[in-house]
Amino acid sequence: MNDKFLKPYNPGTTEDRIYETWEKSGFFNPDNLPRDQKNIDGSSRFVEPFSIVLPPPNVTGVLHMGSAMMLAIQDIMVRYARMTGKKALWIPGTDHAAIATQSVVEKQIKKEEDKSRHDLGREELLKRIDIFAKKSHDTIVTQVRKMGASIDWSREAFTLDEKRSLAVRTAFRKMYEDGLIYRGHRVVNWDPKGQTTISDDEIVYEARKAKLYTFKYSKDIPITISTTRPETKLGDTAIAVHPSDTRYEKYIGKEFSTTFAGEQITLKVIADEHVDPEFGTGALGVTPAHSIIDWEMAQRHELPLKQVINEYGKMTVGSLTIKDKKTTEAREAVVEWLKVEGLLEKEEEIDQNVATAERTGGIVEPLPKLQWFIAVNKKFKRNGEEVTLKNLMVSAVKSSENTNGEIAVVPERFERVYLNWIDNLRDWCISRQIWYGHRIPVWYKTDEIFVGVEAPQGSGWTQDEDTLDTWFSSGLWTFSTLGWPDGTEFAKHREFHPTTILETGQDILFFWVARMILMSTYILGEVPFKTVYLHGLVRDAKGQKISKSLGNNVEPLEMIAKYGADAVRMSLVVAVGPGNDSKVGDDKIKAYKLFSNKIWNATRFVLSSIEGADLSSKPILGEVDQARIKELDEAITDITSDMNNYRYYLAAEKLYHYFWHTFADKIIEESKGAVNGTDADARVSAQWTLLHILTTSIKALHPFMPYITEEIWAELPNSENNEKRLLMIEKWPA
RNA sequence: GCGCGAUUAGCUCAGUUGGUAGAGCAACUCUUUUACACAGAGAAGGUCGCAGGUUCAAGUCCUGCAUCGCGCACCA
Repeated sequence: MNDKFLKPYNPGTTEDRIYETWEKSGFFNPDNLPRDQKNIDGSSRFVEPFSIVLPPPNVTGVLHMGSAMMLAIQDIMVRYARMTGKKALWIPGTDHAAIATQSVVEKQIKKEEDKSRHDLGREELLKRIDIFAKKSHDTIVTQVRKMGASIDWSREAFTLDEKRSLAVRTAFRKMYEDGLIYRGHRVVNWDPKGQTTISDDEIVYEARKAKLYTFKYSKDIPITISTTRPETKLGDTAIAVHPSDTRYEKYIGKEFSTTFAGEQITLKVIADEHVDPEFGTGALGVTPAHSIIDWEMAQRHELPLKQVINEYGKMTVGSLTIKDKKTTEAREAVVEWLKVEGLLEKEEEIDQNVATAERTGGIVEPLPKLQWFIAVNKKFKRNGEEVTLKNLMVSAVKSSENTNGEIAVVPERFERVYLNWIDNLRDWCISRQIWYGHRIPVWYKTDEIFVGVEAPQGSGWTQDEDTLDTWFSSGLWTFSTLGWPDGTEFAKHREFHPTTILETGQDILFFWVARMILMSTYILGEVPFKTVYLHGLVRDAKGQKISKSLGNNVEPLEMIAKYGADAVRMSLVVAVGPGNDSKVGDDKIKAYKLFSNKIWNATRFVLSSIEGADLSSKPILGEVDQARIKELDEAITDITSDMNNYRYYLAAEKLYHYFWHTFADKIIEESKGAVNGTDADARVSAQWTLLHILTTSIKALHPFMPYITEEIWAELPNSENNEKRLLMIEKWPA
């Protein structure tokens, strides 16, 4: 027995060494997996492809426990696939995360140097962000390694590198040529704090109390309306009522003009189905420039659009107390004016959802702007048939209504969430007024426009100033990481797409999963992955959401240093079903450190019990040992079935339970007599059984606890294979 | 308004296809020349949110309700 078993297991000194051994073996890269072995069914090992992409972490900082869980689950998937003989590929990468990263760096510069992005200029800011992103990247990569991820570093990608940039420009041009990308003047979500547009999905609604004001525009206008934003009423161009509302029937089609808070306004009374006669007075002031809903109504009724708020959230019109004031101040001023004029009829408090920008927290101001969009409802030809992007996104996913869908969602309940989201999907605004990201591949010259993969020839062309929504590049991830659009490169990797599985957080189902389905089905005509496995949120020990403001971050590296990566992995996996939130704290991680210790000591006992024994061939087993082997086989069959059905949380728990409470507590204890006894047959039977159960358990535990199992594997007398192979490519016990 | 999830031992949670409840932590008793005290043995602790229903049998399936949480829509 190796002396190292005389000391307690020390993950700190073992894990880095083992990781290095794995990396040197080259087996993280599927091209290097040995082909000389056969699977149990006789087929060649490492032929059938298995592929998965790492959801690229944002280069905004460091990994948190959520990322640690993601790495643990994915590494379990990959290691299991490899052990069951799959040609397993796991592609790493990072995400430039456009707005998120730029705002982090901008804040930092503001704090340290009191400078804005405009003080620095585009080029200098980008240089600073690159330095920051590089540093974050290096930290993240170290963390991914520490977790034991068996990932192919030779294929690492970045959403903003040269290859991915080519993919983005190629995809953009294709969509533009198909008429699916267009530039349009529409009311969009404007974030005054970040000074950029954002998509509908980047809005976070916050429940707040708001005042609902009920008033008349003037004494001469007979219709009373209600609003929480009186200051926007300076931009009203219509009053809308429900077509069947008899109270207002007589006014429909009429026009009223008045001076409202210093601004001349003209209001046409229109009838629109969208108006809820039950709300307020049943009449609605239509502000086409400052409400997406109103803008849509204005389109239907050909109403003029009048902007009264600018990009900085300040009023552009109105009397002296209103013009150039922030909307909140202007609101008070307008209310004051209404009171003075005797027009205010009612003031009441109501619950309201305020739209805020996900990244900056700024209150979203709908503004009319010229932006780039992806048309999700526009028909285009696909294999002779007319389809829309929405159609493609719906038909890709398996559901009760669409059993032909190729993508299975785990857990199933998210199928409906996904379909519900698509139902409500509007055209996707993809242009951003920030500097960090893929510059929109469009060039302008007087009246000409050029959309291309490379800049146009000739002088006088100016490229669009805007960048693309970060999710545009992430949407291409499953195939941009496999070489697309380089034909030769992509052909080499063709077997890996569609990828086998996508494992990611349920919170980015819309942001990312949906966009990947859109891009892959549109560009390649195939799904990006066959299965989506969604995990939930990792919360702190008290169940609170982990956030910077609460300061309750559980640092993965700290936990790894304290208890070992294997223990951290187990604590994040056991009893955490797909899609469910989980809690993490010291206690749970510590429990699996104790488990590591148990495995280590049981190994020590087995190795010392078999010293000197010849176990090269299977002896005749006693009845009790036969029963033990049968029990082991049943446990493995059960666990294998859990593995095949994505029930890692159960498989891990069962392995833990079997090893500790069946193998260690019962089998080892009960075998002590036979091992130390005088009956040679009984002794060798017990010895062989102990070693067999230990060996099998170590294999089955490997995907979950790769470090300690690999370390022990090297010391096991292995009759199956005399050349010492790494456990990571051993056969899964079946 | 539409939808989803949760409700099981003091705490945190498992319980895959229905067969009279399990784990970790905490607390209790005993055990230290024992592979492991980072341990073992044992005992204790639950009318599985409430009310109905289906069934020989329900934590598990169905209906309704309650509380908490979440998503989407609305948000004049």
